[in-house]
Amino acid sequence: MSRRTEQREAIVEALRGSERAVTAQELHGQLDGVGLATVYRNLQRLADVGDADTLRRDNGEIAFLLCGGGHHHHLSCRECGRVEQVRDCRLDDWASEVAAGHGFSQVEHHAELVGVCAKCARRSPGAPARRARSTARK
Amino acid sequence: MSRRTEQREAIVEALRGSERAVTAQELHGQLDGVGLATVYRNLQRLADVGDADTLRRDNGEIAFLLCGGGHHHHLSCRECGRVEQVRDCRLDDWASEVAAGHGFSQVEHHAELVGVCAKCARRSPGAPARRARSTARK
DNA sequence: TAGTAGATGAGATTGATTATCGTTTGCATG
DNA sequence: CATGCAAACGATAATCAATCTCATCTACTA
Repeated sequence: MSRRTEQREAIVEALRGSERAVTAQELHGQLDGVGLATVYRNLQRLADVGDADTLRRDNGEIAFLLCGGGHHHHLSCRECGRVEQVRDCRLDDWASEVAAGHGFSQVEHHAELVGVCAKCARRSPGAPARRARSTARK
Repeated sequence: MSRRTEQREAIVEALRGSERAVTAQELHGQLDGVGLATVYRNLQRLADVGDADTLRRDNGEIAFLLCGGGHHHHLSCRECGRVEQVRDCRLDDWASEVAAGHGFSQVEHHAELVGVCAKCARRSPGAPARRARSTARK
């Protein structure tokens, strides 16, 4: 139910070699000889299987990132886009309390951390924190 | 630099009367005599000014919601879509620590809580928690 | 080596969001 | 109240990521 093809391997390899989340369009652009539809299909499959996470960019594009299983969050650099997994999660109690306080049950939470990585901080010291746009714009 | 038009008021009024987040398409559908472009423009403006928050649905659509200022998160019902603001936020310490541990600075965090509201829990008791799709699909 | 279900690629299609542009209209001024 | 004009509108064309189609290819298995 799942074959080994060179296109699929090229895609996984590219993901593995990237420390940023990448979109299907980007992969299709840098890989050669792999159809766009194939890239989309495989990324979707990786996400369904749980081998990849998805991040929604401000403009709506979906970027993919290989990841291990289990509950985790992401910490990404707003300058270079590097993304790191965060396994340290202490939000359950907070989430449960808040939910209970509002009469909600079966809570689930998602969190994203955005900052500036050490490397970028070194490069542009006094960079003012960029104001996050509430909504995307092309 | 900002005029009072009946279209704009109709839009804000509709948002005010909804306890769910709504999309531009939805508003355009239920309001009558308000052009689609106008709905988009006004929602965008509300978001830019900070009077509205945006929620990205699984399929990529952007839903808007009136909201007060200040840092807050959202708790939404996965059954009916009702959204409530959550001002109780204790994630700063966690965020800072995690960031520091990864060499990041100037952290900012975003969190979303999803659960089942009291009303819906009453309506469908044993409803199994719906599996969240890792990525959207049309 | 043949058979077959899983994969792929090129191109058409969808659907939300944006941009364009000529027309309207809120509102301040004389 | 008449006039000027920039802000707003509406209809519709343009974008663009993501999907779907379907004919063709190919990794596996018997």
